[in-house]
Amino acid sequence: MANIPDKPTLDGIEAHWAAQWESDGTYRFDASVPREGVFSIDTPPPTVSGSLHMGHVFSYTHTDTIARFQRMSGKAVFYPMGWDDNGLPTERRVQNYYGVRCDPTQHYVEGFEPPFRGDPPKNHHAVPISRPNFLELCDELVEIDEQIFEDLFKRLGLSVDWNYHYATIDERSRRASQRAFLRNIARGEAYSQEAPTLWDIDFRTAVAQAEMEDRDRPGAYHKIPFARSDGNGAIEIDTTRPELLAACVALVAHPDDERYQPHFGTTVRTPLYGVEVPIVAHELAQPDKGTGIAMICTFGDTTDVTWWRELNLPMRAIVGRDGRLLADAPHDVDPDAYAAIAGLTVKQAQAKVIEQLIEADLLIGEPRGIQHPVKFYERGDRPLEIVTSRQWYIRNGGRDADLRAALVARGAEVTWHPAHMQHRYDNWVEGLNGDWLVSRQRFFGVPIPIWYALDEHGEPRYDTPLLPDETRLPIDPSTDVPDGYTENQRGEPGGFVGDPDILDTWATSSLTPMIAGRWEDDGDLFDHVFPMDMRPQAHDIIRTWLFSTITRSHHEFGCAPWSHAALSGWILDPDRKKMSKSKGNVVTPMDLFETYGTDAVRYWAGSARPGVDTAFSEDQMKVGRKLANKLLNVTKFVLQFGAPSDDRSLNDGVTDPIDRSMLAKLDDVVIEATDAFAAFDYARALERTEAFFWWFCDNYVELVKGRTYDEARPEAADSAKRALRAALSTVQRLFAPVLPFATEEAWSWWNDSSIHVAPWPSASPGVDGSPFGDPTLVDATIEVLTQVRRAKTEAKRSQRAVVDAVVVTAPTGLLAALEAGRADLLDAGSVESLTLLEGDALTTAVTLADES
RNA sequence: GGGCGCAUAGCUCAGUUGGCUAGAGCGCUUCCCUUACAAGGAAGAUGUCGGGGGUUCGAGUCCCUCUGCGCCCA
Repeated sequence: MANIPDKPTLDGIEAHWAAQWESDGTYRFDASVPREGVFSIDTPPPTVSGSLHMGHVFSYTHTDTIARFQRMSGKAVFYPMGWDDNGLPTERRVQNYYGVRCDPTQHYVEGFEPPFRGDPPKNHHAVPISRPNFLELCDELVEIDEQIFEDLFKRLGLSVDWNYHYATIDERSRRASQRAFLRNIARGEAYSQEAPTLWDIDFRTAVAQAEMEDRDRPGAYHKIPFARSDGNGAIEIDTTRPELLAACVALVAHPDDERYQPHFGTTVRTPLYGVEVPIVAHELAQPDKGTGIAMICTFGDTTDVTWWRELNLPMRAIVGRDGRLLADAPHDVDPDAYAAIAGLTVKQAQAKVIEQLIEADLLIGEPRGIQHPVKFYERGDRPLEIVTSRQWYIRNGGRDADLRAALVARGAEVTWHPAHMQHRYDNWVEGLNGDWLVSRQRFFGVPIPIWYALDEHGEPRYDTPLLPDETRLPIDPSTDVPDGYTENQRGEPGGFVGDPDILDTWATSSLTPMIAGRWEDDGDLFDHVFPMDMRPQAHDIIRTWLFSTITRSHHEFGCAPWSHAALSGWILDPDRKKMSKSKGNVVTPMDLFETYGTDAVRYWAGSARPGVDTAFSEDQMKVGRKLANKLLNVTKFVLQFGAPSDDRSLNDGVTDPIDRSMLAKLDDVVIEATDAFAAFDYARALERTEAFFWWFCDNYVELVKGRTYDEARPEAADSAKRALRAALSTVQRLFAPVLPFATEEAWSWWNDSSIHVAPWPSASPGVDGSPFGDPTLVDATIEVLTQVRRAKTEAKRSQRAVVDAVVVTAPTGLLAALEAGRADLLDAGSVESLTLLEGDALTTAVTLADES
């Protein structure tokens, strides 16, 4: 073909081909293909308010290689992109960008103009705006952010069909999220309840189990005596939270603990407050901790909640939602004693209580410092408190063994890559101890689509929520009005009130297969893509995104949402620390794209085994660049000979045994690469292809190069040219998923349509191995060639140096193979004379010509 | 404390049903401007496959155990 450049280059090919693919619609999903012909991907929606980092590049490249393989294999690939803009990070970003804050009590203002668009002055006071207005600004900002991300992902070469993008706060997502939630309510899978709830006192919101983490913090055991009610001495307990003495409702020890068995059923009095509390038994009490007997408070930690619930203990809550102790003393607690700590922060209260204990001589010994795990909201800075509040929950098996087992079984329907990741899922599900809390006391998110009727006193009637008809969705109960009411009844006795909360961000992103598939909005599409084939994601969010998606799919459809889950590893910096902004060791992807070329960066990602944490390595990118460069150059070499003059089949046209042996090797590689890709192991496919490719360039091409130029032997030259073209076509396609730009560039020199819609190579048909015969036949000749090269190197001579004679001894079985390679060897090694002798082992004696 | 994973050349890692004389790339040393490629090519050196025990004709690979590192969950 005419359009082979004189000097092939990787520079600038990304922009050219990205634009070409877009205008050609190369990656467009064909929605008319029936489900069995579709490969659908439940893409992770990145948080757009962040920036694209190497972790994204890494895992999205993995997914893209699979998508490209499936597409070339003939599947209609549904590969949408989503943006996760629903949640706290965006809430903050919108506030800072526009100088507003969300105030759900405000009324919607038509055509609202924010005070700023970007960089409000520091002394600006945020303007309170209604939730719908806030959402409008979110949509606006998200669009700007999305564009930046879209450009970066296109530069990365993701073969996404951008016509199917979504955002987790867009109208379709809100509708899907509210619809799914209302159906959960209708089927009894969601419910609201007044219950102890993990609470972040800074964010002022409830926190779910999955968002909680343990952090080691220093604490101290304080030994405190509880006087026995019968006057016979005292029971000593150790506690790290003396400030909760007023909230104490019982003491607890292990039922087998002989020290306390005599006391079960008796009562003691709390120090300072004089409340009579029982001594109870429970297996969760730890005999080896402190004195072996603990006080139960409402609530110091989640174990307290378990005890409180299982032992039917009374409630004496003292911590408020602002992290301060409540103004009023709880039931049975002496108000005068309590007054000393009322209104204090938890920390201040602790100091005060300790002071009081010391004064009353009720602190035994010195506090003993310890390190112990304390529960935090993963985004929070202060320990979680447990407060009682009304919240919405979705059943996830945390309180129901049957459901838990069913969800474990759903997980088993999914094929995990790598397989061991399934253990993480099983462990998480089996370790749940409560239902999924989905209501959040935030503003930016999908509103809980519910109102409550107010009784004649203006109190909400939580037992009979007012639910909207699905046709009205999405709604915002802060501005929309329930059927049968008018806006002026809002907040009035006998009227109604909207639920002020929003749904947890995972409650919406757990529906990404439904959102991307346009569930109930475009039923036809949904039927063509769901359940999806592949869920790619990082392993750290198995407990959240992966689990919640399975849960919702189980409730709504009674099936697993996908057949395969592909878990990618972390990116580590070269010192094997996790890369993060705070450590300042983050490299921006765009710089790397510019320096090494996108394919080189993709090569680095594609070299990492699935699920394995991988060190960031620019060295690996250099290798990738070398590879892509080599591919262009060898393509140029092969294509210079032009197409063969007739269209004989490969089997008929490739007559030389050396060439046939190479093609037989390639057949093996095609089989291995195909199997590996089909099993989501892009890295193995790449490795096999790459190993063959370097062998092909360094050995096979060098060996037959002379023959291709040999006009005296047209038939032999023709065989080599045909073999070279066939191998090149296959190799380009094998590399296409990982190196989409370089392969497209090289492919375009001799093809009219994109390599990315070209058929995936298949091994030549053969009943007993490859029809091209023995893949190892060529190896003996290569081995001799290597020996010739070694002789020249050791003599410090040029590889062009003439060899007078080569004498090879070889076992009988190899002589025919060596004979087949004789002419090529003479050419490639500049050898004058080759003598083949029968012998035990392969040996080579090389006699160089004199230097002239 | 429970679960999972990792440990192979200076570095990063392959090594799939046990058959290896243990490989690749980077780095290192030497040589070569050879008409696809000097952002290249040829060749070379380098390992008690974390320790110990076991199964086997044979173990980097399977089993047990110990050590160290990492992640997840309590």
